[in-house]
Amino acid sequence: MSTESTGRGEPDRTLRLLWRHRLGEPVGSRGPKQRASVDAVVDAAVEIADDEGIETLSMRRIAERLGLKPMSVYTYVPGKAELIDLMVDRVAGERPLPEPAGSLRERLEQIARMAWDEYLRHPWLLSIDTSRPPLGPNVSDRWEWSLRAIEGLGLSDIDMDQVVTLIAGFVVGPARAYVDAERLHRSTTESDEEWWERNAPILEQIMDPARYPISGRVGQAAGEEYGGPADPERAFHFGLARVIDGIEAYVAAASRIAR
Amino acid sequence: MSTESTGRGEPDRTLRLLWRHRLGEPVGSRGPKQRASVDAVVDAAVEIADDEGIETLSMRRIAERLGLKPMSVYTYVPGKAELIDLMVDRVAGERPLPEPAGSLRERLEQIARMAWDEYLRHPWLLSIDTSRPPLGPNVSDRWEWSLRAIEGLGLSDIDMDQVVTLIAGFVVGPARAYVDAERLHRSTTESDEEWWERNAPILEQIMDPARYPISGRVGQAAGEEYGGPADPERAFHFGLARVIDGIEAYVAAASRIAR
DNA sequence: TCCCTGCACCGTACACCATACGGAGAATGT
DNA sequence: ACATTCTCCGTATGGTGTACGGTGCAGGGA
Repeated sequence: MSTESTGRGEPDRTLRLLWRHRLGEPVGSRGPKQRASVDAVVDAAVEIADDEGIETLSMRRIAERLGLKPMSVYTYVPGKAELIDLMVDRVAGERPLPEPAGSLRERLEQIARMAWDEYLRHPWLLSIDTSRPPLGPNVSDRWEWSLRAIEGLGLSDIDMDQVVTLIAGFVVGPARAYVDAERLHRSTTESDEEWWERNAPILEQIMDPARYPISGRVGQAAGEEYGGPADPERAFHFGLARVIDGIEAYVAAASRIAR
Repeated sequence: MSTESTGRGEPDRTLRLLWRHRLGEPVGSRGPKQRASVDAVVDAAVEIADDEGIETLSMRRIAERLGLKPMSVYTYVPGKAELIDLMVDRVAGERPLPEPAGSLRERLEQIARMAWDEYLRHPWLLSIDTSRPPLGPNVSDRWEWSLRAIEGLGLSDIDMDQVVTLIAGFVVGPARAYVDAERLHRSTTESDEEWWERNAPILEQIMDPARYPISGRVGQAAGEEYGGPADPERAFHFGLARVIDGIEAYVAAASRIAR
């Protein structure tokens, strides 16, 4: 997708687009003035994805919002995959990065919280195949900022990389659960009780307590405690606390060795 | 998507399909014999997704593989979203669940390893919006099995739920990185050096060492150590060790309180 | 001044996609 | 024998991303 091959010797067009602000806009064009801009395209795309979900985001809808015809969007952006890369980098830069401060725990919490907030603001980030994040300026700045928060602890470079990767990866799970629960809550007209009642005949056959003794008990307890099937925010805090405990222990051991 | 509303009083068709084997097939139909089966449809879909990726999976291709015309697939399955639910549950059941044994650490590693292997066998699991996993028999069995592995440690039911959720969620990050690296490695004809050389002019402007001192250093170290941009398997082991350390500490504290 | 050239915009078209609807015909129960 | 019911599928609708080629504008060079 985003790794389409470009011509021999041609530098990556996506790279150039990602860094367009720092590289300076290409100057002195010949033809008619552009009616829009790369930023306008990216902004429109982000707005659509925020408001109505990534699945309804289409080149045609972007064009419509910009007062263009569909094919004109392709004068700004090579394709949809590249556009999504640009969207990711754009939203990665919309909040300032506060100078890391406080204990290691507080610093790691800050990294996680930054990602968490971003996922809640832009739930579509969780639906895109963001495995290989585009190396845009804002994503790069964020990475540098995250590493700076754990600089000077006695960790090797490799370990620093892995710690930040661990924190960043951890957040995805609970964030997904959170936005999904919210989406379900907003979209469905049916209450939990109605669903249960409607499916009672099958569920009785299915949820055999002899086969599911533990999950039955745990599910019931969780349902009562959360007032719903899950509490992703609590899972976020619980999991983060465990992960940070593990990291702290590792840092303590590593600095003991280094000393 | 998978939460389409069914008619008043109608029990969920997806639920019935998921549990079709244990519920018993509907018996005594009137019309012509079916030429395929729900299982055949699901198997065909899984094969296509495994071989050529989830993005090329279409109802038409499934029909083709089964010797049917596209619309006939809909006599077995209500739609594509429901089919994907069935696929998820099918692959969740393709390996036996060994009886939990060994230390807590070994048990948690076993849970994580089971998920890791599954993601490597079926990378498309990482690309689907699997936030709300379908409550099919194999997914349910897996959940019960996971909980059983940490039963009797003195954790509350809520904590058990959260521990298993944490482990399951953690695996996704490194698994994604792994399959993505592999995909890239297989698809691109260009070596890392060629890419670097081709983009050197922009990269020099972009990767300002004054702006990215730490990530520059860490990236270089990681690249040399891994012989590539990342080592997801190592990240898996590193992260898992930290997460389990955190969980062990929590369990120790919880059992101290309970005592 | 005039023209050449390069570019923005876009009309059209292609190859897909999921799936709604209704009809033909097969197998069964009565 | 007939009515019923269910499978299979032909057709169609309304979407998608994007390739290709054309039109006309605007700035640079002669």
